[in-house]
Amino acid sequence: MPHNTTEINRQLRKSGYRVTPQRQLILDAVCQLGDHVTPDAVYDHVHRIAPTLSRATVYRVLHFLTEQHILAMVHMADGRLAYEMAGPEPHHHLVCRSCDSLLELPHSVLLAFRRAMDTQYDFEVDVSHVSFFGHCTDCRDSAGA
Amino acid sequence: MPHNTTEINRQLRKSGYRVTPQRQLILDAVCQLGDHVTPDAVYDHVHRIAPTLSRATVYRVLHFLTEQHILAMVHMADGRLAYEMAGPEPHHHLVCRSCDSLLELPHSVLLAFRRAMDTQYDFEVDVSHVSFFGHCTDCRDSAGA
DNA sequence: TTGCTTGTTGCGAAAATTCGCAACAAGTCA
DNA sequence: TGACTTGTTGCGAATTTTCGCAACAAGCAA
Repeated sequence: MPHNTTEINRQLRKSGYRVTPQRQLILDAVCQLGDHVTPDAVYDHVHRIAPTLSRATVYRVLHFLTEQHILAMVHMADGRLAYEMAGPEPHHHLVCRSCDSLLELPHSVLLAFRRAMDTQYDFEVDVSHVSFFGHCTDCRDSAGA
Repeated sequence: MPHNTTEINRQLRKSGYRVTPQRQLILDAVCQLGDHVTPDAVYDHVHRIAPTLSRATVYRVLHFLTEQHILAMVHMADGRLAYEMAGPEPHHHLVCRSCDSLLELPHSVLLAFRRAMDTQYDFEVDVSHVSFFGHCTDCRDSAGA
């Protein structure tokens, strides 16, 4: 899933932010490392390439890229945070509390919900990424919840 | 919102867990401190009463009571965790990313969603507590999302 | 290309959270 | 009531995440 670097860079600069090698490295790392990447994994990866890149920068850049909707934050079952590329079409996760598996949920299923919140509560739900927790097919029988 | 101590204690013992003064103190603290209590606030509160009670215990007990469905975990807008009493009738939150306000959402609105996930994906969504992020009435105009 | 402005980074320290293990004590059973 | 079992706690250290600030460098303009 290669990201369109020049497009992203243009977008950042247009908003008055800077494109730094650190940001590019971290973005590449998330892109390569896959679907739900922890800050620590990102640090390991980029630190090998740029040993002076600090942990603080990793956290800051992950937050920053999430605010810019370039990355999306994923809540894992254990409560920790991970990140992944935020595609143009958002998708969502069903996270199994037993086996930690991730099921992807198409965006469409949330749109009705979003509309309902809008009309009933005048609240604009940000559905760029949502995680639901529970038990998947394989685990729902064994787990006595 | 006073909790039924004896009922909770009975429930814990029945499951083979112990009722310790630490656990009772921490539960009381969450109960008194209100709707979305941070671990730090709990620590401050109980530490005044029981100075030897450690931070580690606060975190452990909060996790534990959440697993027992006595407390509920709340995701705040900044990504941090807070806790609150888990009532028999679950409720949910619309969290405003701009002003941090919490809107309560009745349980009923999520039941249809839960049923849909069940039939379509054979996934049993745990709807004991769900938070949605976005922008509330007051902030949705000013925030240029 | 050169210099300025100011957004970013690196570093070290602080704060938040988790872990391991020995000491402790809640609940049980005689 | 008095021991025993084993779930819990406290402590200190490790890990994770955040913070403050001075040095740095990306992007802009001349």
